[in-house]
Amino acid sequence: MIRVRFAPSPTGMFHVGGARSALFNWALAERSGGKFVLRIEDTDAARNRPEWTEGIISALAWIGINDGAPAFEGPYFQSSYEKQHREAAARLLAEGRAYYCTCTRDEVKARTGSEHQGYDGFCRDRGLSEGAVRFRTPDEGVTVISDLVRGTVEFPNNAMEDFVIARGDGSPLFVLANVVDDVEMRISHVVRAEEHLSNTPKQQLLWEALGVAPPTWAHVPVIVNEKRQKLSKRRDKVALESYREEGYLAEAMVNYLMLLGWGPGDDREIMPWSEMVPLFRLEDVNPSPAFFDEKKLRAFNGEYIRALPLAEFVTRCEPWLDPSWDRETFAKVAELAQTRIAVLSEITANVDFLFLDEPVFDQASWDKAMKNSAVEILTGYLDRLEKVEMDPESLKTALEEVGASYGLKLGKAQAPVRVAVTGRTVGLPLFESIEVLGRTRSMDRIRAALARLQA
RNA sequence: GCCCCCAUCGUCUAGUGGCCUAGGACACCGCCCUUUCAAGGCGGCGACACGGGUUCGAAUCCCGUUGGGGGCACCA
Repeated sequence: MIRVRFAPSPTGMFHVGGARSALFNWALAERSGGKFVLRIEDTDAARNRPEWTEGIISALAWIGINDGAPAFEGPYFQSSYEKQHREAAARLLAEGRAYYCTCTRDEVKARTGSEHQGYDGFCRDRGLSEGAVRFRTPDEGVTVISDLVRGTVEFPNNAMEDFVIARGDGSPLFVLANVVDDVEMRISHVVRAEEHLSNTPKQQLLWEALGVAPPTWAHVPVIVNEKRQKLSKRRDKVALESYREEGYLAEAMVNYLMLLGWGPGDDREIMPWSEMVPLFRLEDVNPSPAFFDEKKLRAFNGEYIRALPLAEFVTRCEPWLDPSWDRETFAKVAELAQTRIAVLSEITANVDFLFLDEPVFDQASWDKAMKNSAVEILTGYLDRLEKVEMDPESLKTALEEVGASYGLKLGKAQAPVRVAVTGRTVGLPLFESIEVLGRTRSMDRIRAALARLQA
Protein backbone atom coordinates (compact mmCIF):
# COMPACT_ATOMS: atom_id res chain seq x y z
CA MET A 1 0.00 0.00 0.00
CA ILE A 2 1.28 3.39 -0.95
CA ARG A 3 1.68 5.70 2.00
CA VAL A 4 2.79 9.23 1.23
CA ARG A 5 3.11 12.15 3.55
CA PHE A 6 2.99 15.87 3.49
CA ALA A 7 5.04 17.39 6.26
CA PRO A 8 4.84 21.18 6.42
CA SER A 9 6.25 23.21 9.26
CA PRO A 10 3.87 25.85 10.54
CA THR A 11 6.18 28.83 10.26
CA GLY A 12 4.10 31.12 8.08
CA MET A 13 1.27 31.39 5.63
CA PHE A 14 0.71 28.22 3.67
CA HIS A 15 2.17 28.64 0.23
CA VAL A 16 1.41 27.63 -3.30
CA GLY A 17 4.54 25.52 -3.58
CA GLY A 18 3.43 23.53 -0.55
CA ALA A 19 -0.02 23.24 -2.05
CA ARG A 20 1.38 21.82 -5.27
CA SER A 21 3.49 19.24 -3.37
CA ALA A 22 0.47 18.32 -1.29
CA LEU A 23 -1.62 17.89 -4.41
CA PHE A 24 0.91 15.58 -6.05
CA ASN A 25 0.96 13.47 -2.90
CA TRP A 26 -2.80 13.54 -2.68
CA ALA A 27 -3.21 12.44 -6.29
CA LEU A 28 -0.82 9.56 -5.74
CA ALA A 29 -2.65 8.42 -2.61
CA GLU A 30 -6.07 8.68 -4.20
CA ARG A 31 -5.24 6.91 -7.40
CA SER A 32 -3.58 4.01 -5.61
CA GLY A 33 -6.08 3.61 -2.83
CA GLY A 34 -3.28 4.50 -0.45
CA LYS A 35 -2.93 7.01 2.35
CA PHE A 36 -1.88 10.62 2.54
CA VAL A 37 -0.43 11.33 5.95
CA LEU A 38 -0.43 14.91 7.16
CA ARG A 39 2.32 15.53 9.66
CA ILE A 40 2.84 18.94 11.14
CA GLU A 41 6.53 19.47 11.81
CA ASP A 42 6.22 21.69 14.80
CA THR A 43 9.50 20.99 16.53
CA ASP A 44 10.89 24.47 16.10
CA ALA A 45 8.92 26.02 18.91
CA ALA A 46 10.43 29.44 18.43
CA ARG A 47 9.07 29.84 14.93
CA ASN A 48 5.77 27.97 15.21
CA ARG A 49 2.42 29.51 15.89
CA PRO A 50 -0.81 27.63 16.35
CA GLU A 51 -2.68 29.78 13.83
CA TRP A 52 -0.24 28.72 11.13
CA THR A 53 -1.20 25.11 11.81
CA GLU A 54 -4.85 26.05 11.49
CA GLY A 55 -4.03 27.87 8.28
CA ILE A 56 -2.40 24.80 6.79
CA ILE A 57 -5.31 22.57 7.64
CA SER A 58 -7.92 24.94 6.27
CA ALA A 59 -5.92 25.70 3.15
CA LEU A 60 -5.54 21.99 2.45
CA ALA A 61 -9.26 21.51 3.01
CA TRP A 62 -9.96 24.30 0.56
CA ILE A 63 -8.10 22.51 -2.22
CA GLY A 64 -9.89 19.28 -1.43
CA ILE A 65 -7.48 17.61 0.95
CA ASN A 66 -9.45 17.01 4.12
CA ASP A 67 -10.06 14.41 6.75
CA GLY A 68 -13.45 13.55 5.28
CA ALA A 69 -11.72 11.71 2.44
CA PRO A 70 -10.71 8.06 2.84
CA ALA A 71 -7.13 8.68 1.75
CA PHE A 72 -6.54 11.22 4.51
CA GLU A 73 -4.65 10.29 7.67
CA GLY A 74 -3.65 12.58 10.50
CA PRO A 75 -2.82 15.20 11.31
CA TYR A 76 0.07 13.99 13.41
CA PHE A 77 2.35 16.36 15.22
CA GLN A 78 6.06 15.80 15.13
CA SER A 79 6.52 17.21 18.60
CA SER A 80 4.64 14.27 20.06
CA TYR A 81 7.17 11.81 18.68
CA GLU A 82 10.17 13.20 20.52
CA LYS A 83 10.52 10.04 22.58
CA GLN A 84 11.03 7.95 19.43
CA HIS A 85 13.50 10.47 18.08
CA ARG A 86 15.58 10.28 21.22
CA GLU A 87 15.43 6.50 21.23
CA ALA A 88 16.66 6.38 17.66
CA ALA A 89 19.59 8.64 18.53
CA ALA A 90 20.42 6.45 21.52
CA ARG A 91 20.31 3.37 19.39
CA LEU A 92 22.62 4.78 16.73
CA LEU A 93 24.97 5.83 19.52
CA ALA A 94 24.90 2.36 21.08
CA GLU A 95 25.61 0.70 17.75
CA GLY A 96 28.53 2.98 17.00
CA ARG A 97 26.75 4.57 14.05
CA ALA A 98 26.86 7.90 15.83
CA TYR A 99 29.06 9.59 18.41
CA TYR A 100 29.15 12.52 20.76
CA CYS A 101 30.88 15.68 19.75
CA THR A 102 31.67 18.78 21.76
CA CYS A 103 33.27 20.88 19.06
CA THR A 104 31.96 24.38 18.58
CA ARG A 105 31.52 25.88 15.20
CA ASP A 106 34.46 28.18 15.68
CA GLU A 107 36.74 25.33 16.67
CA VAL A 108 35.87 23.40 13.54
CA LYS A 109 36.37 26.45 11.43
CA ALA A 110 39.72 27.13 13.02
CA ARG A 111 40.90 23.60 12.28
CA THR A 112 39.64 23.35 8.70
CA GLY A 113 40.26 26.95 7.77
CA SER A 114 36.89 27.36 6.09
CA GLU A 115 33.30 27.61 7.11
CA HIS A 116 32.32 25.58 4.09
CA GLN A 117 34.57 22.63 4.75
CA GLY A 118 32.12 20.86 6.98
CA TYR A 119 32.87 18.92 10.10
CA ASP A 120 36.32 17.34 10.23
CA GLY A 121 35.53 14.29 12.33
CA PHE A 122 37.59 15.49 15.27
CA CYS A 123 35.47 13.72 17.92
CA ARG A 124 34.85 10.54 15.95
CA ASP A 125 36.99 8.33 18.10
CA ARG A 126 37.31 10.32 21.28
CA GLY A 127 34.73 8.18 23.09
CA LEU A 128 32.91 11.16 24.55
CA SER A 129 29.78 10.60 26.61
CA GLU A 130 28.06 13.88 26.12
CA GLY A 131 27.58 16.64 23.58
CA ALA A 132 25.81 16.85 20.28
CA VAL A 133 25.25 13.57 18.49
CA ARG A 134 26.84 13.19 15.08
CA PHE A 135 26.08 10.48 12.56
CA ARG A 136 29.11 8.69 11.23
CA THR A 137 29.02 8.93 7.44
CA PRO A 138 31.02 6.69 5.09
CA ASP A 139 34.37 8.12 4.02
CA GLU A 140 34.35 6.70 0.55
CA GLY A 141 32.01 5.39 -2.08
CA VAL A 142 28.79 6.96 -3.18
CA THR A 143 25.26 7.07 -1.90
CA VAL A 144 22.87 6.33 -4.71
CA ILE A 145 19.44 7.85 -4.68
CA SER A 146 16.83 6.36 -6.92
CA ASP A 147 14.36 9.09 -7.72
CA LEU A 148 11.15 8.69 -9.70
CA VAL A 149 11.40 12.16 -11.20
CA ARG A 150 15.17 12.41 -11.66
CA GLY A 151 16.36 8.88 -12.15
CA THR A 152 19.55 7.85 -10.38
CA VAL A 153 21.45 10.53 -8.51
CA GLU A 154 24.84 9.80 -6.96
CA PHE A 155 26.40 11.69 -4.10
CA PRO A 156 30.05 11.17 -3.25
CA ASN A 157 30.29 10.22 0.40
CA ASN A 158 33.50 12.12 0.98
CA ALA A 159 31.57 15.33 0.43
CA MET A 160 29.23 14.43 3.24
CA GLU A 161 30.23 15.49 6.72
CA ASP A 162 29.35 13.67 9.94
CA PHE A 163 26.16 15.61 10.49
CA VAL A 164 24.46 16.39 13.76
CA ILE A 165 21.28 14.46 14.53
CA ALA A 166 20.69 15.63 18.10
CA ARG A 167 21.65 18.73 20.02
CA GLY A 168 23.78 18.86 23.14
CA ASP A 169 20.61 18.82 25.22
CA GLY A 170 19.45 15.65 23.51
CA SER A 171 16.71 17.21 21.41
CA PRO A 172 16.47 15.82 17.89
CA LEU A 173 17.20 17.74 14.70
CA PHE A 174 15.01 17.85 11.64
CA VAL A 175 16.99 15.32 9.65
CA LEU A 176 16.57 12.71 12.39
CA ALA A 177 13.02 13.53 13.37
CA ASN A 178 11.89 13.53 9.79
CA VAL A 179 13.35 10.10 9.07
CA VAL A 180 12.21 8.54 12.31
CA ASP A 181 8.69 9.79 11.71
CA ASP A 182 8.66 8.51 8.16
CA VAL A 183 9.85 5.12 9.37
CA GLU A 184 7.33 5.15 12.20
CA MET A 185 4.49 6.06 9.85
CA ARG A 186 5.58 3.44 7.33
CA ILE A 187 5.93 5.97 4.52
CA SER A 188 6.55 4.27 1.19
CA HIS A 189 7.04 7.29 -1.07
CA VAL A 190 8.62 10.57 -0.13
CA VAL A 191 7.37 13.15 -2.62
CA ARG A 192 8.63 16.64 -1.95
CA ALA A 193 10.23 19.67 -3.54
CA GLU A 194 13.66 19.55 -5.12
CA GLU A 195 15.16 21.75 -2.44
CA HIS A 196 15.30 18.62 -0.28
CA LEU A 197 17.32 16.61 -2.77
CA SER A 198 20.63 17.54 -1.17
CA ASN A 199 19.46 16.22 2.18
CA THR A 200 18.33 12.94 0.75
CA PRO A 201 21.59 11.00 0.92
CA LYS A 202 21.83 11.79 4.63
CA GLN A 203 18.30 10.63 5.15
CA GLN A 204 18.80 7.49 3.16
CA LEU A 205 21.85 6.66 5.24
CA LEU A 206 19.74 7.13 8.34
CA TRP A 207 16.99 4.84 7.05
CA GLU A 208 19.59 2.17 6.41
CA ALA A 209 21.28 2.68 9.76
CA LEU A 210 17.89 2.28 11.39
CA GLY A 211 17.59 -1.06 9.63
CA VAL A 212 14.78 -0.12 7.29
CA ALA A 213 14.71 -0.13 3.49
CA PRO A 214 14.51 3.47 2.28
CA PRO A 215 11.34 4.77 0.67
CA THR A 216 10.93 5.57 -2.99
CA TRP A 217 12.05 9.13 -3.51
CA ALA A 218 10.54 11.69 -5.85
CA HIS A 219 11.80 15.25 -5.92
CA VAL A 220 9.46 17.49 -7.82
CA PRO A 221 10.70 20.78 -9.26
CA VAL A 222 10.50 23.99 -7.30
CA ILE A 223 8.14 26.75 -8.35
CA VAL A 224 9.93 29.94 -9.30
CA ASN A 225 9.18 33.62 -9.75
CA GLU A 226 9.76 35.69 -12.90
CA LYS A 227 13.44 35.88 -12.02
CA ARG A 228 13.58 32.11 -11.88
CA GLN A 229 14.23 31.99 -8.17
CA LYS A 230 12.46 29.74 -5.75
CA LEU A 231 9.26 31.41 -4.58
CA SER A 232 9.88 33.14 -1.31
CA LYS A 233 7.50 34.33 1.35
CA ARG A 234 9.39 37.57 1.64
CA ARG A 235 9.42 38.81 -1.93
CA ASP A 236 6.70 36.89 -3.75
CA LYS A 237 2.96 36.59 -3.46
CA VAL A 238 2.80 33.00 -2.37
CA ALA A 239 0.08 32.61 0.24
CA LEU A 240 -2.68 30.33 -0.96
CA GLU A 241 -5.01 32.27 1.29
CA SER A 242 -4.37 35.52 -0.56
CA TYR A 243 -5.44 33.94 -3.83
CA ARG A 244 -8.52 32.61 -2.16
CA GLU A 245 -9.36 36.05 -0.84
CA GLU A 246 -9.00 37.55 -4.29
CA GLY A 247 -11.61 35.23 -5.61
CA TYR A 248 -9.71 32.41 -7.19
CA LEU A 249 -11.78 29.24 -7.25
CA ALA A 250 -10.25 26.22 -5.55
CA GLU A 251 -10.98 24.11 -8.65
CA ALA A 252 -9.04 26.51 -10.87
CA MET A 253 -6.16 26.73 -8.42
CA VAL A 254 -5.94 22.95 -8.16
CA ASN A 255 -6.08 22.54 -11.92
CA TYR A 256 -3.41 25.17 -12.49
CA LEU A 257 -1.09 23.91 -9.77
CA MET A 258 -1.23 20.35 -11.09
CA LEU A 259 -0.11 21.62 -14.47
CA LEU A 260 3.05 23.11 -12.99
CA GLY A 261 5.44 20.29 -13.70
CA TRP A 262 2.93 17.80 -14.94
CA GLY A 263 0.55 17.43 -17.85
CA PRO A 264 -2.14 14.89 -18.64
CA GLY A 265 -0.36 14.03 -21.87
CA ASP A 266 -2.88 15.16 -24.43
CA ASP A 267 -3.78 18.68 -25.46
CA ARG A 268 -6.21 19.26 -22.64
CA GLU A 269 -5.43 21.59 -19.79
CA ILE A 270 -8.73 22.43 -18.19
CA MET A 271 -9.56 19.21 -16.46
CA PRO A 272 -11.35 18.40 -13.22
CA TRP A 273 -9.46 16.78 -10.39
CA SER A 274 -11.36 13.54 -10.73
CA GLU A 275 -10.05 13.11 -14.25
CA MET A 276 -6.50 14.04 -13.38
CA VAL A 277 -6.12 11.55 -10.56
CA PRO A 278 -6.16 8.37 -12.64
CA LEU A 279 -3.75 9.94 -15.11
CA PHE A 280 -1.21 11.22 -12.61
CA ARG A 281 2.16 9.50 -12.53
CA LEU A 282 5.29 10.73 -10.78
CA GLU A 283 7.34 9.33 -13.64
CA ASP A 284 5.75 11.94 -15.90
CA VAL A 285 6.60 14.90 -13.73
CA ASN A 286 8.85 17.33 -15.56
CA PRO A 287 12.12 17.85 -13.62
CA SER A 288 12.69 21.48 -14.50
CA PRO A 289 11.49 24.42 -12.41
CA ALA A 290 8.16 26.02 -13.31
CA PHE A 291 7.22 29.67 -13.24
CA PHE A 292 4.06 30.53 -11.32
CA ASP A 293 2.21 32.56 -13.94
CA GLU A 294 -0.67 34.41 -12.37
CA LYS A 295 -1.89 35.51 -15.80
CA LYS A 296 -2.51 31.95 -16.78
CA LEU A 297 -4.06 31.18 -13.40
CA ARG A 298 -6.44 34.08 -14.06
CA ALA A 299 -7.34 32.69 -17.45
CA PHE A 300 -8.08 29.31 -15.89
CA ASN A 301 -10.12 30.96 -13.19
CA GLY A 302 -12.17 32.83 -15.76
CA GLU A 303 -12.90 29.58 -17.52
CA TYR A 304 -14.01 27.96 -14.31
CA ILE A 305 -16.19 30.93 -13.42
CA ARG A 306 -17.92 30.87 -16.79
CA ALA A 307 -18.50 27.14 -16.50
CA LEU A 308 -20.37 27.58 -13.22
CA PRO A 309 -24.16 27.14 -13.33
CA LEU A 310 -25.69 30.57 -12.79
CA ALA A 311 -27.11 29.79 -9.35
CA GLU A 312 -23.73 28.50 -8.25
CA PHE A 313 -22.04 31.59 -9.59
CA VAL A 314 -24.41 33.76 -7.57
CA THR A 315 -23.61 31.78 -4.44
CA ARG A 316 -19.89 32.05 -4.98
CA CYS A 317 -20.11 35.82 -5.38
CA GLU A 318 -21.79 36.20 -2.02
CA PRO A 319 -18.62 36.93 0.01
CA TRP A 320 -17.84 39.92 -2.18
CA LEU A 321 -21.27 41.51 -2.01
CA ASP A 322 -22.03 44.09 0.64
CA PRO A 323 -24.68 42.77 3.03
CA SER A 324 -26.88 45.77 2.30
CA TRP A 325 -27.07 45.09 -1.42
CA ASP A 326 -30.34 43.66 -2.65
CA ARG A 327 -29.82 40.09 -3.72
CA GLU A 328 -32.75 40.00 -6.11
CA THR A 329 -31.33 42.91 -8.02
CA PHE A 330 -27.96 41.20 -8.12
CA ALA A 331 -29.52 38.01 -9.43
CA LYS A 332 -30.91 39.97 -12.39
CA VAL A 333 -27.48 41.00 -13.61
CA ALA A 334 -25.37 38.10 -12.41
CA GLU A 335 -25.41 36.35 -15.75
CA LEU A 336 -24.21 39.48 -17.49
CA ALA A 337 -21.33 39.77 -15.06
CA GLN A 338 -20.30 36.15 -15.25
CA THR A 339 -18.39 36.44 -18.53
CA ARG A 340 -16.82 39.69 -17.48
CA ILE A 341 -14.80 38.75 -14.45
CA ALA A 342 -11.77 36.52 -14.07
CA VAL A 343 -11.62 36.55 -10.28
CA LEU A 344 -14.63 36.77 -7.99
CA SER A 345 -13.50 39.95 -6.26
CA GLU A 346 -14.02 41.80 -9.51
CA ILE A 347 -17.76 41.34 -9.19
CA THR A 348 -17.93 44.33 -6.85
CA ALA A 349 -16.79 46.93 -9.36
CA ASN A 350 -19.16 45.48 -11.95
CA VAL A 351 -22.36 45.82 -9.99
CA ASP A 352 -21.81 48.39 -7.25
CA PHE A 353 -23.48 51.18 -9.26
CA LEU A 354 -26.79 49.38 -8.85
CA PHE A 355 -26.70 49.67 -5.09
CA LEU A 356 -24.93 52.88 -4.26
CA ASP A 357 -26.67 56.23 -3.98
CA GLU A 358 -24.43 57.52 -6.66
CA PRO A 359 -21.94 55.65 -8.78
CA VAL A 360 -18.25 55.68 -8.04
CA PHE A 361 -16.86 57.97 -10.72
CA ASP A 362 -13.68 56.95 -12.36
CA GLN A 363 -11.97 60.19 -13.32
CA ALA A 364 -10.28 58.84 -16.43
CA SER A 365 -13.59 57.45 -17.67
CA TRP A 366 -15.30 60.75 -16.99
CA ASP A 367 -12.68 62.76 -18.87
CA LYS A 368 -12.82 60.42 -21.80
CA ALA A 369 -16.58 60.28 -22.19
CA MET A 370 -17.73 63.72 -21.13
CA LYS A 371 -16.63 65.78 -24.08
CA ASN A 372 -17.80 66.77 -27.57
CA SER A 373 -21.57 66.32 -27.71
CA ALA A 374 -21.85 64.79 -24.27
CA VAL A 375 -24.19 67.48 -22.97
CA GLU A 376 -26.49 67.20 -25.98
CA ILE A 377 -26.60 63.42 -25.81
CA LEU A 378 -27.33 63.41 -22.10
CA THR A 379 -29.98 66.10 -22.44
CA GLY A 380 -31.62 64.37 -25.38
CA TYR A 381 -31.60 60.95 -23.74
CA LEU A 382 -32.87 62.37 -20.47
CA ASP A 383 -35.83 63.66 -22.36
CA ARG A 384 -36.50 60.33 -24.05
CA LEU A 385 -36.15 58.45 -20.78
CA GLU A 386 -39.22 60.20 -19.48
CA LYS A 387 -41.63 58.08 -21.47
CA VAL A 388 -39.68 55.27 -23.18
CA GLU A 389 -40.57 51.65 -22.46
CA MET A 390 -38.14 50.29 -19.85
CA ASP A 391 -36.84 47.34 -21.82
CA PRO A 392 -33.36 47.02 -23.33
CA GLU A 393 -34.54 47.20 -26.92
CA SER A 394 -36.56 50.36 -26.48
CA LEU A 395 -33.86 51.96 -24.38
CA LYS A 396 -31.36 51.16 -27.06
CA THR A 397 -33.49 52.47 -29.92
CA ALA A 398 -34.04 55.69 -28.04
CA LEU A 399 -30.34 56.30 -27.61
CA GLU A 400 -29.65 55.39 -31.20
CA GLU A 401 -32.08 58.04 -32.29
CA VAL A 402 -30.62 60.68 -30.02
CA GLY A 403 -27.15 59.82 -31.24
CA ALA A 404 -28.20 59.89 -34.86
CA SER A 405 -29.39 63.48 -34.58
CA TYR A 406 -25.83 64.44 -33.66
CA GLY A 407 -24.28 62.17 -36.23
CA LEU A 408 -23.11 59.65 -33.67
CA LYS A 409 -23.26 55.89 -33.85
CA LEU A 410 -24.46 54.02 -30.80
CA GLY A 411 -20.91 53.07 -29.86
CA LYS A 412 -20.05 56.73 -29.38
CA ALA A 413 -23.37 57.94 -28.08
CA GLN A 414 -23.52 55.40 -25.28
CA ALA A 415 -20.30 56.57 -23.65
CA PRO A 416 -21.53 59.65 -21.75
CA VAL A 417 -24.70 57.86 -20.71
CA ARG A 418 -22.72 54.90 -19.47
CA VAL A 419 -20.40 57.04 -17.39
CA ALA A 420 -23.32 59.08 -16.03
CA VAL A 421 -25.19 55.97 -14.97
CA THR A 422 -22.43 53.55 -13.93
CA GLY A 423 -19.48 55.86 -13.31
CA ARG A 424 -17.22 53.92 -15.63
CA THR A 425 -16.48 53.57 -19.29
CA VAL A 426 -16.54 49.79 -19.22
CA GLY A 427 -19.00 47.45 -17.62
CA LEU A 428 -22.21 45.54 -17.97
CA PRO A 429 -24.40 46.07 -21.06
CA LEU A 430 -25.85 49.57 -20.67
CA PHE A 431 -29.52 49.11 -21.46
CA GLU A 432 -29.91 46.07 -19.25
CA SER A 433 -28.23 48.09 -16.52
CA ILE A 434 -30.63 50.99 -16.98
CA GLU A 435 -33.59 48.62 -16.95
CA VAL A 436 -32.50 47.13 -13.65
CA LEU A 437 -31.54 50.50 -12.15
CA GLY A 438 -34.94 51.90 -12.98
CA ARG A 439 -36.27 54.98 -14.71
CA THR A 440 -36.14 57.41 -11.81
CA ARG A 441 -32.66 56.59 -10.60
CA SER A 442 -31.26 56.54 -14.12
CA MET A 443 -32.73 59.94 -14.86
CA ASP A 444 -31.44 61.33 -11.58
CA ARG A 445 -27.96 60.22 -12.47
CA ILE A 446 -28.05 61.78 -15.89
CA ARG A 447 -29.28 65.04 -14.35
CA ALA A 448 -26.49 64.89 -11.79
CA ALA A 449 -23.94 64.34 -14.51
CA LEU A 450 -25.29 67.27 -16.48
CA ALA A 451 -25.13 69.48 -13.43
CA ARG A 452 -21.59 68.40 -12.81
CA LEU A 453 -20.66 68.99 -16.43
CA GLN A 454 -22.09 72.45 -16.53
CA ALA A 455 -20.78 73.51 -13.15
C1' G B 1 34.37 27.28 -2.27
C1' C B 2 32.04 22.21 -2.29
C1' C B 3 27.84 18.89 -3.66
C1' C B 4 23.54 18.34 -6.59
C1' C B 5 19.67 19.44 -10.13
C1' C B 6 17.85 21.66 -14.62
C1' A B 7 17.83 23.36 -20.08
C1' U B 8 11.54 22.83 -26.38
C1' C B 9 7.94 29.43 -28.29
C1' G B 10 8.09 35.33 -23.37
C1' U B 11 5.46 31.50 -19.88
C1' C B 12 3.29 26.31 -18.74
C1' U B 13 3.84 22.18 -21.57
C1' A B 14 3.32 17.78 -25.78
C1' G B 15 7.23 15.15 -27.68
C1' U B 16 10.73 9.32 -24.99
C1' G B 17 15.39 7.88 -32.39
C1' G B 18 12.02 8.26 -38.07
C1' C B 19 4.61 10.19 -37.45
C1' C B 20 8.28 17.21 -36.29
C1' U B 21 7.54 21.64 -42.00
C1' A B 22 8.03 20.58 -33.54
C1' G B 23 1.51 20.21 -31.39
C1' G B 24 -1.62 22.69 -27.46
C1' A B 25 -2.54 26.46 -23.66
C1' C B 26 -1.56 31.50 -21.41
C1' A B 27 0.24 36.16 -22.94
C1' C B 28 0.73 39.35 -27.22
C1' C B 29 -1.02 41.20 -32.27
C1' G B 30 -4.86 41.38 -36.21
C1' C B 31 -9.79 40.39 -38.10
C1' C B 32 -15.03 39.00 -37.25
C1' C B 33 -19.17 39.59 -33.91
C1' U B 34 -20.78 43.89 -31.08
C1' U B 35 -24.08 48.89 -26.99
C1' U B 36 -18.63 49.77 -23.77
C1' C B 37 -15.86 45.84 -21.79
C1' A B 38 -15.78 40.91 -21.73
C1' A B 39 -17.09 36.21 -23.77
C1' G B 40 -17.03 33.62 -28.49
C1' G B 41 -15.06 32.61 -33.62
C1' C B 42 -10.96 32.94 -37.13
C1' G B 43 -5.90 34.03 -38.11
C1' G B 44 -0.79 35.67 -36.89
C1' C B 45 3.85 36.11 -34.12
C1' G B 46 6.89 32.70 -31.66
C1' A B 47 11.17 27.48 -29.32
C1' C B 48 14.41 22.35 -29.59
C1' A B 49 20.92 27.19 -25.45
C1' C B 50 25.80 26.06 -27.93
C1' G B 51 29.70 22.53 -29.59
C1' G B 52 31.15 17.71 -30.35
C1' G B 53 29.97 12.66 -30.88
C1' U B 54 26.67 7.76 -31.47
C1' U B 55 23.26 6.45 -35.61
C1' C B 56 21.13 5.34 -42.20
C1' G B 57 18.41 9.04 -39.16
C1' A B 58 18.44 13.02 -33.34
C1' A B 59 14.39 17.90 -29.81
C1' U B 60 14.77 12.83 -28.26
C1' C B 61 21.03 8.82 -26.49
C1' C B 62 26.41 10.16 -24.74
C1' C B 63 30.29 13.92 -23.58
C1' G B 64 31.69 18.91 -22.99
C1' U B 65 30.63 24.26 -22.79
C1' U B 66 27.51 28.05 -21.40
C1' G B 67 23.50 29.65 -18.73
C1' G B 68 19.95 29.16 -14.74
C1' G B 69 18.60 27.05 -10.03
C1' G B 70 18.84 24.34 -5.29
C1' G B 71 21.57 22.75 -1.00
C1' C B 72 25.79 22.99 2.23
C1' A B 73 23.31 25.06 10.82
C1' C B 74 23.51 21.98 17.65
C1' C B 75 16.55 25.71 11.43
C1' A B 76 12.43 22.97 9.40
